[in-house]
Formats: sequence, C-alpha cells, structure tokens
Amino acid sequence: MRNKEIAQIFNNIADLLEINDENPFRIRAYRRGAFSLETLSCNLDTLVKEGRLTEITGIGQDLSDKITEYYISGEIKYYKDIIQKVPQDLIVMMKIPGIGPKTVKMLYQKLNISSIAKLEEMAKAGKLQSLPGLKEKTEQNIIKGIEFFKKGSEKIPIGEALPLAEEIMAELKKIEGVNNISCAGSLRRMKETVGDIDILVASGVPDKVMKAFGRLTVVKKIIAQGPTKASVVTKNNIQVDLRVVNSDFFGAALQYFTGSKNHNVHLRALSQRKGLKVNEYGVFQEKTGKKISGGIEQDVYKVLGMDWIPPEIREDSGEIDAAVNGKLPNLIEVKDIKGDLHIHSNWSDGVHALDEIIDIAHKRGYKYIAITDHSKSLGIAGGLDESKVLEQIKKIKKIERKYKNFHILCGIEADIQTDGTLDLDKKVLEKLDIVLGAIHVGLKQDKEKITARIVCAIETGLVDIIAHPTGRLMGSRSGYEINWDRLFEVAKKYKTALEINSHYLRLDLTDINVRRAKEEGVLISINTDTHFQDQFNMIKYGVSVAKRGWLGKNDVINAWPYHKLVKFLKSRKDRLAVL
DNA sequence: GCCGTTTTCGGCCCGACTGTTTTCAGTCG
Repeated sequence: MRNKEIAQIFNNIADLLEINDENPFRIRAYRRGAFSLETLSCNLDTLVKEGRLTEITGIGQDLSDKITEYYISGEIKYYKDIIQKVPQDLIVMMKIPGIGPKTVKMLYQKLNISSIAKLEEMAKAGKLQSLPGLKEKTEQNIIKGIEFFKKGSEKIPIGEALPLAEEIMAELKKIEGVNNISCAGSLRRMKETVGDIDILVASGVPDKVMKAFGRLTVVKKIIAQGPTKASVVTKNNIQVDLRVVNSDFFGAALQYFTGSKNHNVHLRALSQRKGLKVNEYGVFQEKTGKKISGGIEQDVYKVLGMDWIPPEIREDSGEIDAAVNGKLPNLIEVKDIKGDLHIHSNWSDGVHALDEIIDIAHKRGYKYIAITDHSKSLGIAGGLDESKVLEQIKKIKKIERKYKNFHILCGIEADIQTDGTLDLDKKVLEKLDIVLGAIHVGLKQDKEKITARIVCAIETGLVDIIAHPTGRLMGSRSGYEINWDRLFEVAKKYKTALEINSHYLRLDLTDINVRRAKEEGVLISINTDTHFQDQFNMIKYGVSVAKRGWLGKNDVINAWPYHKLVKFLKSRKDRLAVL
C-alpha cells in the first residue's frame, strides 16, 4: 500500500505547485509519477531494494530519490517544506468544480480563505465580488459547486451508469439525423466507477440533437449548453455530457473522448514525433494540415502506425508500446465465457429452485455451470451442512441427465472460518467437483490474520477458487487488506484460481490486482455469484475487469472448454494426493 | 521533472465553454 501513500504525496505536491503557478510540465511530471505508482503492476518494495525505480515510466532520478527517502525516513523533506509555505487545506478547495489553482490562490492571498467552510460563508455573504474578474454569476457557481462537492463527489458504479447511458442513447438514436452514437470516457473504458456519463453523437443537425437532449425526461437541469457540447444533471444526480460531431470525424472524436487523458497525451506526443497532429477532428499532417484520418476510430490508430487498442486498456500503462509493436494481448470477451462457476439456488439464499436456475443458465448458452450454495456456518444464508451437500449432489446429478452437452459441477461456497479452516468435513468436500473458499465473517481482522486465513484455506488443497478475494462492497465496506505477494505465491503453487466477482458493487479482484495476478502466474475465474436470474447479466462487468487486467481467454479457467476445466480440477486433486 | 528512431537540451496534447471581458484567462476533460 506504500505506493498509494507516495502517489498521494506526489499528487499533493502537484496540486501545491499548481497553486504556486509553477512550470506546468513539472506539475505533470509529478502527476505522471503518482499515476504510475497507483497503477504499478509489480512490487514497489523490490524495486526500491534493487534500486530499479527509474525503470517505472514517469519516474526519473529525482522522483526515485524521493520514493527511496520515504522508504527510509517515512517522509519527504521537499513535501514538508512546501506544505509549510502553502496550507495543505487549499488542495481540498481545488476539488470543488469550477475552482482551480488560480482561483484558490487568489482567494487565499486576497481574502485569506483556506477552507471550504470559510469559502461558503464568504460566498453567501456576497464578499467574493470584491475580487477582480469575479462577479455574481461566478459567486453563485461557487456556492453550487460547494453543494455538489458536499453531496458527495462519489463515483457512480458502472452497473448504474451503463444502464442509464444505454437508456439515454436509445432515446437519442430515435432522432432523425443521428447517424452514429456511442458512449465515451471512463464508461466506455468500463472503469468500475465513473464520474459522469459521456455520450458522443454523429449528426449533421447538432442543434436538433442538443434541444432533444435537454428535453429528455431523465434530465433535471441543464448545466451548460453550447452549439456542439452540453452537460446536464439527471434526476438521480448523475452528470451526462453530450458532444455532437460530424460523421466524417466521429472516429477521431470517439478516440479523443474515450481517453484516458494519459493515453491521449501519450498518443499525441507519439504522433508529433511522426509529424502528425491528432485532435478530435482527425489526424492531420503537421506541415500541410492535410487530414489523413478521422471517420473511423480503427483508422486513427492505423495511420499512427499501431493496432487498434481496446478502450478497456487505454490507461497509458504499456498499451501504446504494445500496439506499436503488434504485441497487444488478445483480450477475453463475454462470448468466451463457457460457464459460470459461482451460482446460488434456493437451497441456500438464492431465489430459484435448482432445476429452475440450471435451466436458466443452460438457456444462456453456457456449456457448463457450477452450483455453489453457501456452507453451514453461514446460517443467515441457509448454508448447507454435510448431509445437505450430499443430498444436493444426488439431486444435481439427476437433473444433469436431462441435458446434452451441458454439464453441472457440484460445488459449494465454503466458509473460510476465522482460524482458516473450512467449515465442512474434508471427506464431503472431496466428493464435490469444485470448491469455492470465501470469507464472510471476521472481515475486520488485520492484514496478517486475513492473509494467513486465506493461505491456510488454500494449503488444504481443497479450494479451487477463492471467491470475492477482498470482500469489498462498493459504497458500504472497503474490504479487508491482504498481503498480495503472499497470496499470489500460494495461489500459484496450489493452482488455486482467484475470482473476479462480477457483481458491479463487488468487482473483486480489481483490475490492477488482476493484472498483477496474471504476471505472477495466477489463474482467474470470472463468475457472477448469481442469486437471481437477472444477475447472470453482470458477467459483462466481470469480463471488463478482466480486460482491464489484460487477460486473454487462456488466463480464465471458465473460458476453457469443459474437458480442459475438468482435467485441471482433477489434476489439482491428484497433485494434492502427492503433496 | 521526464525523456530521446529529431534531441542528454529543449521540448512537453489540444480544444470547448463560461464569465468576464472587448480579446482572454480559467477550468475542464
């Protein structure tokens, strides 16, 4: 977690330098460094020890020294020095929409405002208008900005944003003269949460689209509206940005608005070196101004001399180099998922009866599934004891006979108890085709205890998959901390897969840990943890996390054909017998 | 502060909208 702490400090330094009106490129260097640390896919400790920090993109000698200093002394002197000159609280003020470094500096220097509370008080008293270039309108906007900030600048989960975006796009599509439409931004990149919804439309009649957009029934308020760009807030307080462009540069605009910002900056720097200029209107030759691409996104990447990059990995974390060298991974898709290995029936806390949920899964076109109800210690969920498990196995085998070319694995989501043992008898667990291990109680144990618990469970050799490895629930609990190096090491050794739980509030593992897991040689399973039939649809969110973690279909055990999966599960058990 | 198939120095992505201006700075993405 140290890399997160240091990234935070670098970001703070960048904010403070911005307030001080320092060299913008120096500021960017700190932000780039912070970003690299946040998304680091290998162990920072090792790099520090081996003096290899400068191998990280965006970390040069200076930032490397500062990281090392933090490791040795627990602080960075340079940072300590600047926060003495500029109050750290000013950083928070910059989080208010509409307020940037210049305004913060002016507010502090002219009116000695250094907190949001003071700013609100002064704005409401109309005292900001004494400042140059600041009149009533801006003052009102600051008050609104503070309200917005207080309400929570919290991010919207992808599972709420995507359906809303799809609903809005369906409405806009009906307008005559709309030739093309797509979401963009972090939503198109399928980040686990998004700050707003970006929608891009290709049309020759932008004014018509703009008007229709403002009149949508979901719209509560229009924040800004120009001829080609508008922002609204929906009734459930989600900001939606719309941009209307001409069809002949829809591809370039889509590329541009999909981001990420860092991806675009890198892409443009690269194109500059080729004598090309990229903007949302197309790709142009620098010298002649001649347009050489723009209508189709694939072509934008092509004329820049690289493969098209899937939106999910456009984070400037190695994808541009890979695309230039033809080394992009062949990312997994929803259609590659051959079966769901985490499903509940009404034998525990699922809604549907066994035959019913099995039939629903079969109709989705899966080749196999696993029924994994809760185990006995989870009384609240009606967990199964040993005799119930044996009874369920018989029942499932009987149902399975009804199907051709469709297999049902008998499984369990066994509780990993606070001492690390599983809550069902070993002999019964061995009878099952697949065992998921999961933590549902004792979530507040410290990092070492939790890690030891999971390691202990894996070392029984009985656990095929660790379900929702960190237990987080977005918006309600952050999940327990884990020593990832240790978990990856043991998971690799015992060939235990880690789950990407596809529920949009879980998405556990996260994209960054997925990528690390792959690099450490750990297998992944993408499941929905379905308790109700609609939840099968959440598989797309889990697959998106996998894509963001650079996984291909070989990395995911439930993207394997049935015979390969069964062979794998059996080989795990055979290996156990030898151990 | 970082970085190099133009460079170890001199560059570093680019445009729309707002509010205040009367030509533009600040903010945002």
